[in-house]
Amino acid sequence: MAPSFTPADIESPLYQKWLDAGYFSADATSDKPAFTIVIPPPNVTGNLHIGHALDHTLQDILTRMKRMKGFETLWLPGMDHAGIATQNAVERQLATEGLSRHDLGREKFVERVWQWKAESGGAILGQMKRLGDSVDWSRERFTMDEGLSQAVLEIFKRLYDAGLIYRAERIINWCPRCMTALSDIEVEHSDDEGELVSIRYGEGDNVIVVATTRAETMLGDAAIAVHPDDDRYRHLVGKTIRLPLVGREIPIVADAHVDPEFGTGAVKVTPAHDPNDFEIGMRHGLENIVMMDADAKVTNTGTQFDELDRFEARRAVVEALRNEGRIVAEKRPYMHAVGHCQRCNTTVEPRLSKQWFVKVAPLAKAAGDAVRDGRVKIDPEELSPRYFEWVDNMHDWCISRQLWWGHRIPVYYGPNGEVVVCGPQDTPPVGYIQDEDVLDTWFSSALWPFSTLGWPANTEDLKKFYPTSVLVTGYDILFFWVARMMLFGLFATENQVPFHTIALHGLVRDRFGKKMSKSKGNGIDPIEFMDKYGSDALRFTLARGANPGSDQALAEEWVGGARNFATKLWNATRFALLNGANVVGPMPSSDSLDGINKWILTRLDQTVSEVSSLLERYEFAKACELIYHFAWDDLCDWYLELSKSSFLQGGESAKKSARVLGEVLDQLLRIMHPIMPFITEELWCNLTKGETLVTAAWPESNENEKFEGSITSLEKVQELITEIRRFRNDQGIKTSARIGAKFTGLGEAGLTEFESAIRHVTRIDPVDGSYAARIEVGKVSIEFDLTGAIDVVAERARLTKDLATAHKDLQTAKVKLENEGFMAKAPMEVVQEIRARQSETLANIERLTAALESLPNQ
RNA sequence: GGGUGCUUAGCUCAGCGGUAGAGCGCCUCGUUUACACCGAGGAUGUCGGGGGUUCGAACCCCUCAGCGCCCA
Repeated sequence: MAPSFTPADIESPLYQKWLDAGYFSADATSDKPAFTIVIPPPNVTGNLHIGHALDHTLQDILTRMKRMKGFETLWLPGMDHAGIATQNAVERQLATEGLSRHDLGREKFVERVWQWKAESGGAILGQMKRLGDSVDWSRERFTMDEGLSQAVLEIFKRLYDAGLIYRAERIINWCPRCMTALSDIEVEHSDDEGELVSIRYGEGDNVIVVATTRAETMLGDAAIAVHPDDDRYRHLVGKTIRLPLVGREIPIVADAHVDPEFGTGAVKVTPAHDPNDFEIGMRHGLENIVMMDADAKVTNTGTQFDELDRFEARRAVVEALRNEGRIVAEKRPYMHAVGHCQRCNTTVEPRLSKQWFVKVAPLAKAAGDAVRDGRVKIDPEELSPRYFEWVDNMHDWCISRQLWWGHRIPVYYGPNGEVVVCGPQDTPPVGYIQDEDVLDTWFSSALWPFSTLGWPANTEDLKKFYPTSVLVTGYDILFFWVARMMLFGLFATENQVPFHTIALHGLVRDRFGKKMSKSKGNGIDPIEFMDKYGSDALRFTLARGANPGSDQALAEEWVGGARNFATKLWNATRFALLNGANVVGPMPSSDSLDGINKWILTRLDQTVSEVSSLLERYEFAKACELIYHFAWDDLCDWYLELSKSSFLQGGESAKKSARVLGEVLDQLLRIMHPIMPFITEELWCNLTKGETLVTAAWPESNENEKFEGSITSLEKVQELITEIRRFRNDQGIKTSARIGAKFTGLGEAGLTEFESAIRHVTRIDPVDGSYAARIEVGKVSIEFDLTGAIDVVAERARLTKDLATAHKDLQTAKVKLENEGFMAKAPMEVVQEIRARQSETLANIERLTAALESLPNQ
């Protein structure tokens, strides 16, 4: 083995080895119980970002563990077609050639997108391999694939036939740059600077003042609305008022949805350009006056503002109103929420438009109930309210997009306005024309858990691997994607849930817990960290930070620290092999083992069973913590150090230790493998000469609390050693210097067998003779032969400090024991514990006092 | 405005009713059969403020203050 660990040397050959051996391929005909995860499909346009790295690491941990536990494991990879993003990317590419998609035409453009995908799409797939994802590549899926597209047609038809898909003219979110409708969740709101202008409508006594942040929309006003109980305006209701600049007479209507407290209590109503106004318009039979086209240019108003862009028009309209003396007040800047297109950040325009919608109420009810009745578990449970809040208040979902890249809506229109919806087997009647729009990408991602397994066909895969076991994803897409899979999954697969558990993790943030963003420049590139520290180090860092449902901070040094941990493990294994560690033959019989071996085996057993149960509960951070401490502290710092004397002596005891050490490493590497697959595979194959850890068995914990007492003994040994080291340190004795000391009381403390190990690690030789200093730990006392003076001042300081601590401890115990309430009401165990603590502390004080008194005065 | 979290060592976070923990950072010392990507030792907190419940509160309840996220 190389003296130091170089991740780059082992990672890609090992991944290739795993692929060649086909370890990741799932077998639908297997008798083993199934464990299934479908990957949250990344965008075909995307690269692996740090959030994916976290998400994939956690999924890989679960998948690899279950595989080792004997499950037929399927982790299914793939990507979605990212309608808007992909179309934008290809349009940008075309633009460099001076072309638009319209120059090519629909068919050629779509061909061009496929070409783009073949050439530059899916960069993330290679990056997943670097991370070590144990996905079944033979089942890789893409939302635009033939099979998945069939699934889209099938569900569309079923939903349509069930009356859950409809076409209607509604106010939708429109991106004037992407020139398409967006669903509610594709709009991001931010507080932006704008202006609030108050405009006086009408003349003389017939005057109403309204305030707006979108003054240009007044060109499309159809009414003024006031609250029916508002006395200020009661006399005006039913009358009309003249719309400035346009000259149209518009009615004044009473509507209970107007907030009389806000502003003047009167609002302008623009039904074709605002969702609330649209509702008011419906209730009062108002005309939908469209005054803006798809480019967000003013149109059809018959005013001088026609052809102006919406923002120019806003300024121009205000200016014109000012000239007429109609601006009553202007508030600038005025902060208010503005919606932006998620993909291009353009300000979204509410727009009256004929679109396709999913009627979500019945579907959402089922999706909520599946969680409420426990068929789907959200982990951590604290995040369920967010889920309920959303599914219980979901608006109808606008699913049509005015794009070319995506699943074209399978609706065909006849010459006389007939409408035919075609499922996968249907052929549209001759002469019918297909709807021009495509479906929202999330429409097909919502089918992912079953469309990827062959639905609607009842395939072997679907039977074996569906419903899936767990969905692992960030809480940030609980609404975007998870809830939609619930909606469609329950509808499509006879009320079966798409997954039994939703395990949510948080976001990766920068070292100060701040959100990463391009503008802050605090982004982290996982590839860069894998290059520098290895994939295992990145995985360990991310897993170690992954507390259920909560965000984690990440900094380069943390990854460096994980790399150090990997190196530590590498060196420990190297050292073990140097000393003959092996897994050959049976383990030494229990009664032939010394205390150190008994202890490490007991700790191993505890660690194995706790890590196993923590991982099953998605407690990745805690599992990593236990592994880290077992490997570094227990194994490297204590076991290996304490065993060195035995290995040096050689003979039978060294042989036994070598076998035990082999066992410990074997099992440790197994439970670490899901988290750090590369280095563990490399080390394990070296140690055991086995073929692979990927399919090796997960260690079983030995039920029996074996070696009762070994933990307590070792804790005493550790305390003793630490105290000796502290003494040496305080006395300024060099670490390498050997000194003499006599131990007494080891027998009484039951620690006789550890004497040589203790002496070895503390570099203390047995001597008889004069003793210059003594320390006592429990029942053991150690008398040092310092052949001359000790540093009395240092020693006095040390003892005084210990004594002060002891007095403080004693006081705490005393207060409790003298408290009648405590004695009467506290549980027995607690009282006894405090009593024990008190007597220990008393003995300790006695010893320390005696030691202090025995110091020569200076 | 509605919902939902968070506030514990310099930083990032565990702990969620019985003597305050980890990683990183910090200080001192250090080439001993692996490892300086290391070892040994050490320092560091009125657990956001105030009130209450309890024998006992970082932990439960109330309240105030700050920070965050989601949805309108």
